[in-house]
Amino acid sequence: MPLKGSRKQKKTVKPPTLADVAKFAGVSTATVSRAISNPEVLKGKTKQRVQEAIEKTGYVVNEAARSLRKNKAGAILVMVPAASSQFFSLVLSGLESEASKSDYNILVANTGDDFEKEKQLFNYVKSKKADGVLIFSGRFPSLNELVEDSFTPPVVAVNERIDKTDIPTVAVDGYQAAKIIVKFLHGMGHERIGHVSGPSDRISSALDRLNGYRDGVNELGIKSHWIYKTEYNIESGVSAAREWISLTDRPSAVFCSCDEVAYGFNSMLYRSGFRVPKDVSVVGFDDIPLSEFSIPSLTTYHQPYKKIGIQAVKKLLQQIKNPKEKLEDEFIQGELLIRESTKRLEKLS
Amino acid sequence: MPLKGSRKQKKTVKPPTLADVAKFAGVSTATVSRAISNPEVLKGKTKQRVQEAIEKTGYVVNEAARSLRKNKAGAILVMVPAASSQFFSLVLSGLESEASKSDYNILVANTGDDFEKEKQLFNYVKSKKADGVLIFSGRFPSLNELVEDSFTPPVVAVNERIDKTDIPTVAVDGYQAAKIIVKFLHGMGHERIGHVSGPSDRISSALDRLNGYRDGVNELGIKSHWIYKTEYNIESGVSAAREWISLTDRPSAVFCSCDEVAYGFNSMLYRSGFRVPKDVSVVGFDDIPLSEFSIPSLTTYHQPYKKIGIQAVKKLLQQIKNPKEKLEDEFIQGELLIRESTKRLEKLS
DNA sequence: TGATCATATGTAATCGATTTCAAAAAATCA
DNA sequence: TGATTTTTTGAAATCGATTACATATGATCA
Repeated sequence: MPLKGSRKQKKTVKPPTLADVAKFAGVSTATVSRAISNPEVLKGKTKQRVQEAIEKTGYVVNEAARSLRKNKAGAILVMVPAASSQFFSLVLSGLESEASKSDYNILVANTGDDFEKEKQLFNYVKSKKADGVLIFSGRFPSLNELVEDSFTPPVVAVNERIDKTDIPTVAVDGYQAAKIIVKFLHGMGHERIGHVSGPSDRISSALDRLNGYRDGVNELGIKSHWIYKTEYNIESGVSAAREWISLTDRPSAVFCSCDEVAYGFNSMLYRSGFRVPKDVSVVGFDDIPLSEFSIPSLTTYHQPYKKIGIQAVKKLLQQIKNPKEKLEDEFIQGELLIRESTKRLEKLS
Repeated sequence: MPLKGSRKQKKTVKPPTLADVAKFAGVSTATVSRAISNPEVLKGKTKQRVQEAIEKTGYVVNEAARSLRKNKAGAILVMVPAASSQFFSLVLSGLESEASKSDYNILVANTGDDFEKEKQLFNYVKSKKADGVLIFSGRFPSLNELVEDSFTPPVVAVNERIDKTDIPTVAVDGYQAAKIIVKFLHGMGHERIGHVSGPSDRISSALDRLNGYRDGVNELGIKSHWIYKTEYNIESGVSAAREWISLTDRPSAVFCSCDEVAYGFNSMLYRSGFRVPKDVSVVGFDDIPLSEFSIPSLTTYHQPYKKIGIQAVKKLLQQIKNPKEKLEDEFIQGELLIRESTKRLEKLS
């Protein structure tokens, strides 16, 4: 690393260009360009000179120019819906680390759950701001419509399926997970199992978990006891708890569609004098970091968020590299983590 | 909006360029360019024709070309440290909404708390990937060094101060907030007040809160009782609790440097048989959404994260527009929210 | 050593939008 | 109406890196 003082600063205000470096080194711009993108092709002498010139001039490539010439943005657009639970930011760190390995940047844009905005964001690829898109929202049917349009950029859906399209998904299998949860609760002696569902009419993950719950209880020969359909957020858990309290025949166990909902649920119950898991067992979904430490700690289905992020980026980059290839969905293995918010139901209590 | 079927799709695979639109409309590229950036200057007839040509061809501007020509990236880089607490993602949504109003994108990059990486990320501005940088890490002294370098892009620090530089900060005043917290606890009858501090040797916000705590207790004439220095995360709260438990002369109130720490602290205490606030009052900092709903709900100092994000972007855009201007720090008003995790200390219990 | 081939380097076109400058058209005024 | 000013429009240069193609240099072999 050169000493700062020794750096010969150009007098011009404008930063040095390839041409400046070339002149400095006494070579052509082509040579400098090659020196940067293919350092190994250069012979000792020239390589040395160019390397030195780059350092002396403090040259940094102009990505706009490169992007224009190579017809490649070097960025991935991440479309985030309005209701960004903590889960998104957890996946994000996986995304970023994986993308940066391949010199891709992460561009974040809120869709605000607005279809027009989503559509508009697809233009980011057309306009060369991004080479591909990661969608965190499984909203349907609107997204299907989107794909009917003539132009379809490389897209991977994260956590959500987008049916009737070729868009591959990277996600935990929520259907199977829900079944596992139901079976676990049943195994703990619970016969009356309720479900606080997400917006299953719009979001695929919510629908999957709901279906898994339904089929799960059916397979066990017990019937679906209580279903409360709502959103993926804390307040929804609170209102679910209000309804639970008002029931005459309350379920002894409740599967909440995400951890946030479970926290709202537990909170309202607690403040109304009920105790988890004494009065009701509660299961969440996601395993946000706090869930291990909450009071009571939350039994929940762990989604390996980092891994989801990594695999999503890998798949997207693969699709960017080879747009023709049809990629398969990828299910990431999750895990039910049993903690304090669930307990065995004593018979004849 | 034109019907999809009616859209005359070019046979060429390549997307239409300005020149294509110009040819289609029978005008020059200059006219089309103006039609896009300055729609009002066009006369009725021409405007109509160009507008139509744009729609018919499905033209979308190539941002790489525009960026190159205008010497402007249209993006803001957000540098996030490794330990990304939930607080970051909360601020992010404010950032994004404000930036998109001015047609700026948000580029997210993890620094991994690595100084070399941070330095390298400054090159994003040199390389025209971004027009300015938001720093979420107040690490010092390394960042001071950074600025000594010849090239300093527009930068705004969020939540943190970067001393001895001209980098303006947008943050809640942690020093005053800590004092307010200490005074509140004292007003509740607590004389033995402890503090679980963040990494005050590296992070300015942690140092501010620590200093506020120290000065706060001094001004009240009680002495600093217990200081446990650690990181901004849940695990740190857990280990702080272990130490608290081991103390012979335990503080009756503890001010934790962030909500996550408070949760780790409360969790470990709970699992060791202690009860909050019966055995100890706990205060957090940040007010993440869960804090209102946790058990017990957390008394904490609310940081208006959305507003912080908005103001940070405003300030950065101002600096991008006018790099010479020296901007002042901006303190955002926070608020102590009193909830269940604190209680009045009964005298002579 | 000279012929042949491989490698290194240079020249110049190219990516697509913006913008300066000049020319043409329209509007204004005497 | 003709002269002058104002507004529209177009031609062409420009931003900076990459790369196809051409040329120069060096290596290899008979």
